[in-house]
Amino acid sequence: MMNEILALSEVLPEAFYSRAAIEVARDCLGKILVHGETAGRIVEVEAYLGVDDPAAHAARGITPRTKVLFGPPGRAYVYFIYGMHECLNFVAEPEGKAGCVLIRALEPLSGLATMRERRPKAKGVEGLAAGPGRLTSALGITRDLNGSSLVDGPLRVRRMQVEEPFEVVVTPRVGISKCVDWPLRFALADNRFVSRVVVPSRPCKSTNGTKLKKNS
DNA sequence: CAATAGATCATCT
DNA sequence: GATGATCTATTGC
Repeated sequence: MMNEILALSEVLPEAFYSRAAIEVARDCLGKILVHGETAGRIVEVEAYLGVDDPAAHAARGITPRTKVLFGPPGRAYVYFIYGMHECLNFVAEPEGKAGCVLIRALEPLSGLATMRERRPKAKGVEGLAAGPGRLTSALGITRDLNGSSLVDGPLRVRRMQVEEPFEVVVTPRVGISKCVDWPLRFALADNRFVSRVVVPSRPCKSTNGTKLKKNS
């Protein structure tokens, strides 16, 4: 499986990442993330826009943690959260300007047995990498990779020569407390590997008084 | 099903 | 000292 992926794809160049974060985010869908023997297709992402995005880590300026975000594009930004999980981002925008793409879910393609060993409690193939903390665990991605190159390094992103067509849905981002309405989350429509958290119910109620239905 | 609690620590105030 | 780009198990209806 992995051999076929490598043979029928190419590594994305740094120029791919040196664009507006929102463009990079959208274009990351359908690409292949490879780490060691494990690989998955990116099916859900979020854009974080930099200093003008209060929900982004970069909004607080350059700190020891966020300096990677202000560096050259095409690097991994991996941070530790909730005392338990690591989250993977791709650094976007030209050097000097912050912006990144949070990878939220993968469709497992290769190294499924290894992913299962790392996440023995996951339900089905769907549960292996659907969620930002889950996919880093499944692929063995840790803070060691923070700042590493996605072009040269151990973690790489590839583009299949022939890509399956798909439709994209746009929603607000998940798990944040600021800018909760900004439509910066992108996912493949009707994809079973997308993390289940979807459109939050609106603060308003429908006319019959019932809550708006959340997506399945 | 939905809602809640607990885990657990790096980061910034 | 509080918060957080989360996940899982448990409780409740």
